Amino acid sequence: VRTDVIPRNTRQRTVILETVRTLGNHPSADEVFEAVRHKLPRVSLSTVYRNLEFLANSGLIRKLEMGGLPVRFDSTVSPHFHIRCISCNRIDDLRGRRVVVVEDARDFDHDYEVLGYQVEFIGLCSNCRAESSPHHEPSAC
Amino acid sequence: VRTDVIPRNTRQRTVILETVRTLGNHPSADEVFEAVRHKLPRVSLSTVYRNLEFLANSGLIRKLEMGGLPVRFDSTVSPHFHIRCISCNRIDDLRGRRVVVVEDARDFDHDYEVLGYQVEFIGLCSNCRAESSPHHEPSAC
DNA sequence: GTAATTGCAAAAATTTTGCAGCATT
DNA sequence: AATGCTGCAAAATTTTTGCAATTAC
Repeated sequence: VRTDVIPRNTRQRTVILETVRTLGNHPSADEVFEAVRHKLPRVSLSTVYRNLEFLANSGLIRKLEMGGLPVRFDSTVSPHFHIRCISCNRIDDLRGRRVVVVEDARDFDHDYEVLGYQVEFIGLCSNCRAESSPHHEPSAC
Repeated sequence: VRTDVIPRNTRQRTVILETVRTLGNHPSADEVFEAVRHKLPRVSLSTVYRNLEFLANSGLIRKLEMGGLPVRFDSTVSPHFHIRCISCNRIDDLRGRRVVVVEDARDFDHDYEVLGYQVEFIGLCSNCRAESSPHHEPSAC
């Protein structure tokens, strides 16, 4: 990890950050790419990948690696949990009145130094619930 | 999802299941492939992928989709949590004296039908701890 | 001017698929 | 005999990388 690099504010970097913020809904690299293209038609996919990685490392966005899906990005960096629709893979923030608590694992019987945990909720979003039978069969949505 | 298929017990399927069980340590499809090759030199990678998927759907093994890694498989199907080494990506079962509890999210402010959740612990395994400096810099292991 | 960054093309890594032939039931 | 399954090759998907040209500082 290089720390001696002095980052530069390129137009691409700025637009990519803006795009993640305005898209809002946890876009993948490819979705960011398609959206950025409207403002910067000559942008390349690798530039998008490199900048999303850079912005995540800088703490300006958050990288979400959830259940076998392509990586997604979140413009909300403050701590919160996510819920994923089992049917359409839509991802939403989980902001609620009650706090999700995971008891820490420091006394568990293993030889790890525990640094943290990730929680991902699984559910059925309202769109998919409307389209699916009462038996909750998977549906396209 | 087809339900009218009558599965057959092929040598490949049997060996792939045995291999996941004897390998133990949450192997990826490729690791299973390499191990199965010793018994069945002409086996193909797609057969391994297809059977791992089949065995997971049948409930004989568990598919683990964790934090941006290639999919891994677990021969232990009873409920338990996992911990991943942040340095070497090793994955271990987390069997402990205390129970990990996640408060359910049914009262949260969202429009999902919550079906469940996944928890993944992050830590530093003993191998990597030994090799890393007291400041916990990432190390190859 | 220096060097961080880009666009492009090519490759890497993982997983899926079409299909003719094989093997289990 | 019927059809589920395999091996192979080819493709699809997502992400990374090498490099010459560009651009921010």
